[in-house]
Amino acid sequence: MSTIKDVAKLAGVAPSTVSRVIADSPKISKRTKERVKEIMDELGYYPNVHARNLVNKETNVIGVIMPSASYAPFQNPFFPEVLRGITAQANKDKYGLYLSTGQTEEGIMEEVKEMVYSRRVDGIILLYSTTSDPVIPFLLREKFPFVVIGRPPEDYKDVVSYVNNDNVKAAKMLTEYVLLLKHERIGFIGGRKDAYVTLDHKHGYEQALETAGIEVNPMYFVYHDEVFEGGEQAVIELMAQATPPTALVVADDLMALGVLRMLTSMGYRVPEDISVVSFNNVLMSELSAPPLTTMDIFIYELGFQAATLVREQIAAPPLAAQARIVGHKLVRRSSTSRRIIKESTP
Amino acid sequence: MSTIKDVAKLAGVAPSTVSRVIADSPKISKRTKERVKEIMDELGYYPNVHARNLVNKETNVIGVIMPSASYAPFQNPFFPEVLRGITAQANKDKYGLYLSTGQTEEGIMEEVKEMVYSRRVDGIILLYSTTSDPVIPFLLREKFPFVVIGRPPEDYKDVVSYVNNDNVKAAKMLTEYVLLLKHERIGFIGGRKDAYVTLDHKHGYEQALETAGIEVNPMYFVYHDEVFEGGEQAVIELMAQATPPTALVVADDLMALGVLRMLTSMGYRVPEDISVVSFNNVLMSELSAPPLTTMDIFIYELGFQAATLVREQIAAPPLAAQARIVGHKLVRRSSTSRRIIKESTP
DNA sequence: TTGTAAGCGTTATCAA
DNA sequence: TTGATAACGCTTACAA
Repeated sequence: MSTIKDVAKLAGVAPSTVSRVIADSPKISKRTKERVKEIMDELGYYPNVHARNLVNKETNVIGVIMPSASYAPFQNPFFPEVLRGITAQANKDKYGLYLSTGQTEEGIMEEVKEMVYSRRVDGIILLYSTTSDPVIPFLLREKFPFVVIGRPPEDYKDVVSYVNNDNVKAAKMLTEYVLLLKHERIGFIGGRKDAYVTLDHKHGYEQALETAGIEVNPMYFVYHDEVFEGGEQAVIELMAQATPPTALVVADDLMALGVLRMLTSMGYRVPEDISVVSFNNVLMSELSAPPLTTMDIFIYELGFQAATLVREQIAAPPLAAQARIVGHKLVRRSSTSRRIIKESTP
Repeated sequence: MSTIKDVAKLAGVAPSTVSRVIADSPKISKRTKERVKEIMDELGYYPNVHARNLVNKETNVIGVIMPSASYAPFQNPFFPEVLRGITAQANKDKYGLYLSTGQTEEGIMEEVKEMVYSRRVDGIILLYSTTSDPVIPFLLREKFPFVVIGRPPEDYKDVVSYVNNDNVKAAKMLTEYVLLLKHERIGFIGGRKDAYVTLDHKHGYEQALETAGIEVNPMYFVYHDEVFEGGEQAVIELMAQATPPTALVVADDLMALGVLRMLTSMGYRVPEDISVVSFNNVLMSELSAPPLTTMDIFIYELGFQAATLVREQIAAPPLAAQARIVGHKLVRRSSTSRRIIKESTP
């Protein structure tokens, strides 16, 4: 493994000159540049990143923090898809990606600390946002560049950069669509109760109902983790009631598949007996039976924008918090239909 | 940000002493250890990784190389699942994960070189294995610790460490299962033609047929990328024949969903008219209609073992190549049934 | 335009 | 048991 000194010696110049050639400094003559470069690939020289990072105090690496494996698990296609977006942008800018491996909330906090204090990364992308998470306050206190995907806690709204959808609006629209199909008893199956996205969904759902002049019925809310089983559970709880909903707004496609499955096993037909809508528009939502009507939230774009934003955070003088709102789009498929209003027996 | 010198000064000792405390050297008295440790967390001291990596010549980071985004895309739940396995093991050992972001084959090769030459990582896990890929020969030439998930090229079989399933056996078993259901015209839908796993599947399929005394019909092979659309395409090609297959062995669950979808749209019923089996047993295979009979290959375990192996490769004196074969298990669901033999009209 | 030398924050060797 | 000091490989004033 050759060092900058080897190159210098062979090229008959000083190490600093080689360094300047690497940096493509304009102060170096064309001739020497060429000679040095020749030697460099003759030797297959690559700069040692650690030496470099040590003096530069920057790493060109972005830390990506996954939610703890306990909730919102890797199963959910949401994560590969954001990662794909992040990756694409990072690659363009020659940034590397350092992935968190923590399995618990404490484990993750430790990792974040390590990333920050030991200067492992230049900036961080948080792939989740929950109400009580200690990571955001920490990063803020340290004035460390970071971006969260999702909505940050209200208190921090103006000081943290984030990329999000307008989940209130999206949920409102989704609910309104169901209302337009003449449904009135609409169940709401939320995700983790401490995730902001869940609060926002709920909010939008309520707004739509209120606007339509329909009373919000607390018996129609239920919260579960964003996994298949969560959907199954939710259905049991909601449909066991005396007057069960005729339509279901579900926080996540994966959950919705659970919902579908459970409904089917109970003998309900979708969409004839009951309509189902959900969020995310991941690949699977197209493949289910029936294909899901779902709200596309452009997950790839969320990742891509997040990566763009950290880069800006890293470059900029600190504290210029920015927000980016990614759009949403209703994808109509076959899990919804107009409510059949039964003739009242004469 | 405090350094080892700050700690030393405040504790009234030399930097080297602090360093020894960090390393928990037995030569340091209990008293000083305690005092130094106190100062350390008073200052919130964390060692600078780059300084450390620079002198230690090791990073405690594992590089993870994804296949180029062009084929075998992130869509496929295979990747999150291996990653989950890798993550779990890496986390236990306090190893970090550095993710490749390359989108093209050349881009990836560049990244690998950079990881190796600039000493960014201690070892590498390759998440794919194709016939002509330049990465494996490169890593071998550099004597760099690495593990491939999948089967390495024949020539390197004894010199590279890998984790794999016995895909020949698995494919044979899967085909035999279909044969036992009395099918005789069995189509084979392979993945990328230059992936070893595809060759192995094909091989196992042929073995099963030969053993059963059934002629291998080249009209019944078809290869496509492991994506939904690949499955759809394949069905068109296979079913357009004069005597189409009555059962299909499909390389991947995701593809199989495409197969299912296309068959359904053509008016075939699965499994009544045609049986479908596939590989991987990813979550979706359980959720499809009908749920897929598929070969579980324990993807999480593949990742976990790969991480274990790189660690050993890193620790060991070079060149002690090891192989680890992970099991497989047939998961019977509802996409298969006994062939209905039509009475010949008298 | 180039070279010299100091410094980045650690660890390891050698003395004390 | 501890302290000085030289290295690790690079960048960047400052000099030439």
